[in-house]
Amino acid sequence: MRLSRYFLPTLKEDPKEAQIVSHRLMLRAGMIQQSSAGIYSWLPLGQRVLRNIEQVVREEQDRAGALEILMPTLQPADLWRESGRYDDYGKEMLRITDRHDRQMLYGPTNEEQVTDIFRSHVNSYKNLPLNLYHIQWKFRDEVRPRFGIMRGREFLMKDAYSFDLDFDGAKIAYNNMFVAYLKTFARLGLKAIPLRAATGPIGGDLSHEFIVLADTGESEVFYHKDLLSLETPDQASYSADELQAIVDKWTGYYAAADDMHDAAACDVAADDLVTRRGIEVGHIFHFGDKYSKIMGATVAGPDGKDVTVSMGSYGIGVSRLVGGIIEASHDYDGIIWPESVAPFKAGLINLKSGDEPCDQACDEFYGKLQGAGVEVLYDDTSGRAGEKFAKMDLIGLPWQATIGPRGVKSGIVEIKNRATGEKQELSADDALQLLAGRR
RNA sequence: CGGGGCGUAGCACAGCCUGGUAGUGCGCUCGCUUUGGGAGCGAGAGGUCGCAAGUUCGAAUCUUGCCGCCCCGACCA
Repeated sequence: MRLSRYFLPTLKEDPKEAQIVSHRLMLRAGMIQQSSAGIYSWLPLGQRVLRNIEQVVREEQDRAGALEILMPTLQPADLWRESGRYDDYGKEMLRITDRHDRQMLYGPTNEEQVTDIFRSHVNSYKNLPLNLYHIQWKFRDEVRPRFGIMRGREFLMKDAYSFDLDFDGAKIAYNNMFVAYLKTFARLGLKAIPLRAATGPIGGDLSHEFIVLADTGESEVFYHKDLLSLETPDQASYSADELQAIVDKWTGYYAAADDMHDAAACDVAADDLVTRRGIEVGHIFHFGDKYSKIMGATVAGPDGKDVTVSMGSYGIGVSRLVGGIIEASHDYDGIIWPESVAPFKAGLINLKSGDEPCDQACDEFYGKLQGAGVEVLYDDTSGRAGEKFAKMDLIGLPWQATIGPRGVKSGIVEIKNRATGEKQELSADDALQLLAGRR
């Protein structure tokens, strides 16, 4: 993509409404634009990142055996009356009346909707286990939206729902998602740690939240320092016993958020206990028959009798992750994207556009990168070198390739790694190999 | 929802106290000079000063009401 043809409205100064670093950088990098409190438009650069994160989440859900569906944003109030949550949910739920005076709501979550789908079509234990997920916009009318995209009212969330015949099956489904989450966050370049969580209004017995460590996190977390050195599971699939072993290992260390932390009950030695702040990016629940019972989601068991299914739900805040990743990965100059979610893999800077040999060398290298399938943002504008570097640093592409008059003669391309700051001078061919990931 | 703050050009702000034809920097457009880490000179474009009512000969400025946004707290799958 040529920058001269792109839409990247960057800012040199910090917008005053943005107090935390991810919000500031997202606005300055031209990723989002606020529409109203807690509601944002996603501009091209932001949309690319959002899509990349969504794709990683999707791939890991698919690998875990969950099936992607897509449920609507607007739901009928009647479904929520069945579960009793239409009255319970409170003002956070945005209620809407259509032209026929039917009461609708903009979904804050989809337990009722998915349970309705399940009960309409699944009748036999032979169809279990089943895990359905979707990646869809949610709306929660927060009293106080803040921190940009991190605590918005409208947000993109992956939510999966598992259906099993009994608790043992549900436990496997739960462990399966637990492990999928470890893999997902690792692929996103994040150190995420699972915490035992309060089950809250959603009810249920088993619940963990996954938090990313960042100084600007909303909650304080306490954990055993060895948690961070655990290896992320990397096999494509695991048996039920293996899943249990992984979950046991990860939950075997002390880890709690401030609401669950009890200094008296915490037996971790002071030297081993780390206190930091964290951002919740995922939350998984086993809630058994809370919805299936009241909504009549049953299947015929092996003996022909109806069994109420055991359910769990598993959320990942996809849009929140955009902010979470920035909070966890930035420096003074701007964002530092992990390669897995970067909007482009590399930036190409023409140091002296308007200079014919330089333009030619850059255009040629750009063509080669495209030919090799490298997603590259080519700054072919007439801006000054310093501004180009600053802009590239701000938007945080993993690699920066620079070609200037000096390099044109010698055929040298300077390659900078955004994360390490390390620079190397390479021939165009070697640079191409590097950016194409072939060396 | 309690407390606090702010709405003036795309962004950051001054002007308001003490009413008199709308300013600065960055960004944007054009020209020239520049170009290896946020350039220089010159010329431009761009604002019903959040909205409404009131006071006044005259309101960005004073008064009242409303709307919007931000921050702290409470809240939070």
